[in-house]
Amino acid sequence: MASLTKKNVRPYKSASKSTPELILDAAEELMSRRGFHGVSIREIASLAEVHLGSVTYHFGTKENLLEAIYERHAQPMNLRRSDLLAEASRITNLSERLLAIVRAFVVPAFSSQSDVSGGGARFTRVRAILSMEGNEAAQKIIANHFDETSAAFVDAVLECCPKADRNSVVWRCHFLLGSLYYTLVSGERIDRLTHGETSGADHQRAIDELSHTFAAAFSDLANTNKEQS
Amino acid sequence: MASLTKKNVRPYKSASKSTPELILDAAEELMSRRGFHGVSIREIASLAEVHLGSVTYHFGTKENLLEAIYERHAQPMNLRRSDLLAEASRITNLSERLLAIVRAFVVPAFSSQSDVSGGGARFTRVRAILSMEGNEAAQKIIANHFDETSAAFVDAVLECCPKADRNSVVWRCHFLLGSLYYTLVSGERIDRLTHGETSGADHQRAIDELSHTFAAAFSDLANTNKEQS
DNA sequence: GTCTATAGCGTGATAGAC
DNA sequence: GTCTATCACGCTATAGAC
Repeated sequence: MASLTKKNVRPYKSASKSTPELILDAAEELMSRRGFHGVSIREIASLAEVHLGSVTYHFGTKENLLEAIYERHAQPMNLRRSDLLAEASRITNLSERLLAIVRAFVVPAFSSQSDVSGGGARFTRVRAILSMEGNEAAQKIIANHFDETSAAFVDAVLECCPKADRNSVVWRCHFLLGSLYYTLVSGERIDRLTHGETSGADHQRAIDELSHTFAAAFSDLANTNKEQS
Repeated sequence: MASLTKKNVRPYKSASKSTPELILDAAEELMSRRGFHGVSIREIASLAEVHLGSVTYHFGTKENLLEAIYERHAQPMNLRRSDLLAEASRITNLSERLLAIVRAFVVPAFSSQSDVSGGGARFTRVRAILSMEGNEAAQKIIANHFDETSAAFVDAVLECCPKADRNSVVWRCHFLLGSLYYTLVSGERIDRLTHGETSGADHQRAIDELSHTFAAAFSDLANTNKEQS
């Protein structure tokens, strides 16, 4: 851990973060809550405590800003998933392995990255909203980076469920992603429906619920023949 | 020259639909694809083949338009769900009943209503996007109308799984809704991942996959003790 | 109820002094 | 790299003739 210096304790605009980083942090925070269209560059500049001109100086267009957000998170998250997936593959007990596979998919979407501020959850929220907003530019970026990772998970699940139909596994993986997104974005619904006994903001709980639910859903598939519908 | 006014004559498409209906249809279609912020009133008026002024004459603000969309769908859909849920409750075999309960939740979200154009799927897509966009006005409307229906489903599921923890049922119901939303909005991902062998636009298939997946997820809960985590 | 015109504002993006 | 000033445009909403 780096020693704290005066530079890191600056009263306002922190010197430990470059202007582009400040802008990206602000953009990520705002877009994770209101989407791409719902946020203006002016708001981003204001939250970042940076002048409007600096935003376009560093990023040019609003879409570039979005792409930059994506770029700084996609690779670390995918690496983390690959690592956890490889770890999971070494488990011999099939139902334990299945649970580990689902966790390998879910955990990196929640947990913070050491090198990137804000962590995985905020970025996942951005992706959730963008995928719903139908933003064209975003659709392409998301599709490219994500589908390949998805395919690896489908294959890993299939290895645990030799009798299962691949397409059915895809459907359930899709449901997993939808559940993940919705939980991160609309978690407060859980607070309401459980009358405050559980919170959607409790990431550890969310991870556990997601992984057990979908491990069960995949297990069910393992016991089903391809011919059945 | 005695001229009959042609102004109120609607020569083509509008013969059977009133101007407010045309506007609502257009607004629903556009917002179901790009959300609230992503669509302008001008676009809505243009698609509805109506003049800009007519939109604000009939609805006032953009938010009122959103509320009107919600109003014309919420009650029919909730009624349909109640009916199907009551039907499901009469099934004695527990695993069959569970499947029927999930279907009672899912089917009305996809199927078209006789009296409202566009059907349930488009409206569900609107709700999906709004819930993600974090639009304040929308959040309230959705929470009010939806949570009560959700609670009824949680209770119905609980009756099938006496040993299950209520909070866990809530979490899985939440996942069901997230899966439903994501499938309706990002269905084309399924086409890609199954290499065209299945389509997310195939509503019948989506209904079947959703109901079997979550019936399995709830069954799993039925076999778990409350004390287990 | 329909349609035109426009007020009033916020937006994304740029140019250029510093 | 930073900051100011501004352009050109699209937006929501309104006023008023028809």
